[in-house]
Amino acid sequence: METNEAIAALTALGHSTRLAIFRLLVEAGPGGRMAGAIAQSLAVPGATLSFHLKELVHAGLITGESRGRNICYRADFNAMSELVSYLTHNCCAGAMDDSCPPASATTCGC
Amino acid sequence: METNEAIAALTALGHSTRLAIFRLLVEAGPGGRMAGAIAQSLAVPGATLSFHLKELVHAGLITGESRGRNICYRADFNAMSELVSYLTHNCCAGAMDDSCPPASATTCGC
DNA sequence: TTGACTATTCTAGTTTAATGGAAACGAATG
DNA sequence: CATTCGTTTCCATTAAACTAGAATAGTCAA
Repeated sequence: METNEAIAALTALGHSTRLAIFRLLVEAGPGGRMAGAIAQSLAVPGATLSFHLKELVHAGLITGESRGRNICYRADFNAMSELVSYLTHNCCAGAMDDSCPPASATTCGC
Repeated sequence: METNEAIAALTALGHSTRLAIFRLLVEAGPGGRMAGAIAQSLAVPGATLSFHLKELVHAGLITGESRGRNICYRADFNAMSELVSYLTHNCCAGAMDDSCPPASATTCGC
């Protein structure tokens, strides 16, 4: 993942409405959610939701697919894991030993 | 991790200068870096760097410790891993099977 | 084709964040 | 004490993002 992509993804997630949308779609899993259902769940006006959905799509964090007159949005789990690995890339200058907190951690976020 | 903390952390990282600072400190590991060294590495004016360092400290992503007239900044690896797990929390409504892309992934970002 | 429905784009007003020069601060040095 | 160095705070300017009403475009049902 390029730096610019990571910045776009992090900026997109650094907003309460968009983070709520993304988390909703992460919970929803591969089935996704219709735009209307998202608007209803989060009580966000349509125009505002559309703006934030576009931001998330542009950042590559979610995808939208037309289904008749609805649009089904899904979290892009691949992009999410790439973002996570970007943040920890080359941590502690690559020393994967006890001096590196993430490397010696017993729990895994995955 | 609370939602507000996650938003603060993601907003802080969603900026090129701050992401560069954070990645520099992640690479530096537990030893950290002096503020002056960061300014030199990234070619950022002192006032601008101080502004961004304060944002990162406020977001809980890094810590600063006085060392004489210098200040040593370090990445907070615990906060980083909490942020990562926040993003994937309850993904696919908790179904940790093949229908959940992160759960069935073979590679681990850690 | 008409009408109801869903979602997006347009648009404008409001709010918030970023930048960097200048000045101030605190700690170590002479 | 006075100086120097590293860092932060102050502040005004500039730029960007957020919000949501209204208008628009596409889709299906009858």
